[in-house]
Amino acid sequence: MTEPTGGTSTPRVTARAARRRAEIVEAARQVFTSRGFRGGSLGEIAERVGITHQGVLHHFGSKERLLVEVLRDRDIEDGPGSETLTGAAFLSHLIDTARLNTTRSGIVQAYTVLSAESVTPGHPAQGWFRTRFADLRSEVYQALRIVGGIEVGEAELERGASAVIAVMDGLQVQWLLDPAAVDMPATLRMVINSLLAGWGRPALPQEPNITA
Amino acid sequence: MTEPTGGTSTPRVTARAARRRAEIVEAARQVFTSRGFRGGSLGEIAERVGITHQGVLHHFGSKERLLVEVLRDRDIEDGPGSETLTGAAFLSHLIDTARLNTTRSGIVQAYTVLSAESVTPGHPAQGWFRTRFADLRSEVYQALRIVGGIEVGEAELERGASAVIAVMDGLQVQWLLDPAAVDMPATLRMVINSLLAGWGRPALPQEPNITA
DNA sequence: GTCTATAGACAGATAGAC
DNA sequence: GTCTATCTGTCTATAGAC
Repeated sequence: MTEPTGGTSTPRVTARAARRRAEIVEAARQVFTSRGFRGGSLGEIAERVGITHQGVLHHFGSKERLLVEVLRDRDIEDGPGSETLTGAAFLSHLIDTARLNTTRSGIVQAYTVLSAESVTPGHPAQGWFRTRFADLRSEVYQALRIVGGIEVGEAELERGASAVIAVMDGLQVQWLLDPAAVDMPATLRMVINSLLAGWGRPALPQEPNITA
Repeated sequence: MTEPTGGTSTPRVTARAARRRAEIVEAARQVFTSRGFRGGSLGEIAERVGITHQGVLHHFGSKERLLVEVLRDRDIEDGPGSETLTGAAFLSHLIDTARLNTTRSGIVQAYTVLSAESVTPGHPAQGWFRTRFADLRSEVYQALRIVGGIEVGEAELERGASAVIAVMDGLQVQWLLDPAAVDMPATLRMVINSLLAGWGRPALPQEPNITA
């Protein structure tokens, strides 16, 4: 861990910088969540960390590059656990995620605001979301194919994948505006089960992973 | 039509003003579509109409009030025809709307960006979208109740209403980012039919109103 | 009804001191 | 690594001439 090179130890300051960067990314996530990317300011982000906006730019170079870090950060946060799941387990994991999301409106709001904002011309996160949706559709497609069986048509599976993701995203907007009016996990489960039932397949169990 | 009062005729200038206002609202819709409400500027709106941003403020007083007019305008545009439809006809109308939407990405983008932006704290369109979603859920609920029959539980109908609207909105985001990857009307129809089938009800006809 | 002029605030980004 | 200072641009809004 110690550095052979003299002077101020490079690894220590690098570690400090990494911590600072993490602080800034977290603050940026909060600000972009509340105000969107275009509406949020570096000044507000810097204020939460306790530095000036020039300090933020020192670490990330531009507001746009900071957004990319925020999105990458979310990927890492959500990643572990879902990659190895397949078939019904993966679909159940989606419902679990919908349930978990009811306890973290901040993340839901960030995702909702940024994904919608990304459809506008020239938005820096456009490619990121396009890729993310394509990957998601592919994952859900595979899960539906495994559960639905090989005799289910390719078109139905593709539409089913789009629909499952669309329900999750669309419910989030309604839920953020009126939490009492929408039951995200129950509604998602009903849609998935209806799709499977329409294909002549058994539905997911009522409560796959938890008891409540 | 002629005015008994002397001087410059009040109705003529009012008619001119109304036309100007309509021009401004249309320009505002385009700008808010591309940049969102917070990202769009009065200057860009004014430029499209060929006046200065102060001229815009003369007609509407503030940027916020202009947004309200844009939203009201969209309501009128979409309104005619759908209010009188019930049951299966209403559900078919939703699918027709999804098909129509593939030919007007501008309106779809405006709705997508503004509805998502509205979930952020203090957004001026928040109440408008909350009411709109509540009304929509109620309409879809009634249609599902009629088609599904009285023996379908209230909770299922409520979740079904949320799900149908969520699919429409969620598909729009995916479609705007990657039009070739999503078939909005076909996917919506599949979801509605799956829900009805899950409740033991006959599905909607394959092509309710058009032949292609 | 639209303009010019101007206010007053805030944006992102750069340069250079320490 | 963070600061001060500054640049350059943009924003909403008001006041008042025409």
